[in-house]
Amino acid sequence: MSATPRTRPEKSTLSLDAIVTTTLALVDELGYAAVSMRRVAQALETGPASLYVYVRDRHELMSLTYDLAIAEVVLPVESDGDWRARLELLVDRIVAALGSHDDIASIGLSDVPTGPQSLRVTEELLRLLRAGGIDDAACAWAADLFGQYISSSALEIAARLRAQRATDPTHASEAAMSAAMSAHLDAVYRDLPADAYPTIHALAPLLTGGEGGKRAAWKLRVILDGLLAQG
Amino acid sequence: MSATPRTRPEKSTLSLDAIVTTTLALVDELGYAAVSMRRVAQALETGPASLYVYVRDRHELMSLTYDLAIAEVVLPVESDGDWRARLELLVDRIVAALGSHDDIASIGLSDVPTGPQSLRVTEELLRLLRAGGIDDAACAWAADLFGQYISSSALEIAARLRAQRATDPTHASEAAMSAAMSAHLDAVYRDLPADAYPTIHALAPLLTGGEGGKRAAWKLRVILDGLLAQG
DNA sequence: ACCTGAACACCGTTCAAGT
DNA sequence: ACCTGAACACCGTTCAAGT
Repeated sequence: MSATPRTRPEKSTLSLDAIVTTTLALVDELGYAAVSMRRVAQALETGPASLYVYVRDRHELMSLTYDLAIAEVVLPVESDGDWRARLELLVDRIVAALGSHDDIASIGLSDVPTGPQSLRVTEELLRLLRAGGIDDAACAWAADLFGQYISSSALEIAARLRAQRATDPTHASEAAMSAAMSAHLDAVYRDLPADAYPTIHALAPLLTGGEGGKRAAWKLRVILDGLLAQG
Repeated sequence: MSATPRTRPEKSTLSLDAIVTTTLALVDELGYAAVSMRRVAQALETGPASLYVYVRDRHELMSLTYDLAIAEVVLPVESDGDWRARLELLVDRIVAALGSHDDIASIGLSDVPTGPQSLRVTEELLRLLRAGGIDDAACAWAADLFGQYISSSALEIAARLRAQRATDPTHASEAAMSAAMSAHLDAVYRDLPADAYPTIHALAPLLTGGEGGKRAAWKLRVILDGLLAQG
């Protein structure tokens, strides 16, 4: 009977790394909105006040967690194709990485992310645009536009995954969920008075239809084609 | 001395309209995140539980408030120009309306807005795209893309206005605030190791520069040019 | 220096009870 | 039907006090 024996891994001293890693895991498990300072502290077997030694507030913790999510993004390589193919791949990967961690992407809409991982992917994004012969001013503004596209697309994906988990926790086919989701929206559009909303009514099936991947690829093509149409 | 005299306008019976109008006013005054069910109730001189007679939860209240914000959007008329000029004007007006009510635009990123005012502007957006000869499938996907652009742009504007109010509550020039804002970001980019981030370093002044209006017009032109490049 | 118990000032939502 | 007091189960953040 020496000092109180414990089953947990020797109380693992607190660190910023441990806090941020735990936060990302909790975001995945509980969702962004449900991750409180108190829950993070609980998961680390400490009190909420202890977190404030490492982090100014919840927003700063989430900004750090955002950067950790971005760390998952593998930069495209030369064999992935020309600058444009690689740029599309890079954007898709950032969207996928953020979208898989619930609403962590919301950080990117209120902040300009400046963590090391965000800078890494931004550097590559700008490098590829420049390699494509886009002029410097356009590169800068395009990065802004891609940032908006990335954040909003990631949130869209996160919302879809959340709805999927809510209606079907056993991970059924994506088609099943897509159907449940657009069924409601389709009903809204179909029940609309056709004389007041003729265009929505006419396009109703197209508004809710379209597999996610093709839609996303189309949108990215629109932005890139538009970019090349400037200057 | 009859029944307790009151200075307030005879206790104004509760209604969904009054609740939503009050909520939008509070969003403007306190900011989206600070508007709680309790504060709305307080402003209406009732208890928070009373709100739940009219509204399922906070999210539903905010969705209704979002639609009220959209009500401010005046549709462009024939004299505003051709379909493209009118579309650009419409998008600008939606962004401006949402952006002037703090983060109410965040509703548009998690929901597909289906309130009557949202449907009104969506109908016009789709009608203009169709008038431009865009094919039906592209119209539907373009509406989605414009929706992302609108919501994220509005949040960007709201964040800028918030920062402006925080640093300068006396409504000084926009230039002053813009300087304060980009000063910090500029510093971040300039202090970056030029060998690790050569492109960011090279483009630093362009990344933070550029007046808001020109930047926004450029982004919208990119999307529209890209749209016309399809099919 | 690092950590934390306890407190402060809040939340959204529910529900039994009232009119 | 409409309203609400009171409660439940939470929040983020601070700070004096401890090691």
